[in-house]
Amino acid sequence: MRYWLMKSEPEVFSIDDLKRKKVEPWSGVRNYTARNNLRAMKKGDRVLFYHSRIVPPRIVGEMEVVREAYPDRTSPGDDRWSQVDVKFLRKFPRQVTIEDVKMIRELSGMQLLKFSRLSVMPVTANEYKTILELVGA
DNA sequence: GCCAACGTTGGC
DNA sequence: GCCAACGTTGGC
Repeated sequence: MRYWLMKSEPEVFSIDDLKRKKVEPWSGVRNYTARNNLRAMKKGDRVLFYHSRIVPPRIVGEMEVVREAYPDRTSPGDDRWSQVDVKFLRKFPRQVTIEDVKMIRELSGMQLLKFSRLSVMPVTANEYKTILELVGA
């Protein structure tokens, strides 16, 4: 199983929206690196849900890939993009802010800090485990 | 809301 | 294929 992190602006789509909908296509990714990451996802992979463009930006919960990459047709006539379906798993009892990520040794190598504009990225098993421990999940 | 960073587009 | 212009993302 692999681990990932995906960003969304909560004003556009939040963890509570996903909780309500239970399963949702993760569409609208228009960056090749992010798309390639979507395409590498397998059913059962775990994904951290990150709220961006809020203060402070933070990891708020966890979801699971339930359908592997298939075409994203939200831009008509543009065949290049992919989406996956994700299922709500849980909202974390504690949230992990970007400041936490910077401060905690085990997390300071996360791609989140290195590639700030990437919206879909891999997370190592150790980083994922560390985050679960932090949130008490 | 600002703006730096950076990915993408398109003229040449 | 280069690179300037442009558009978008996301931390602050």
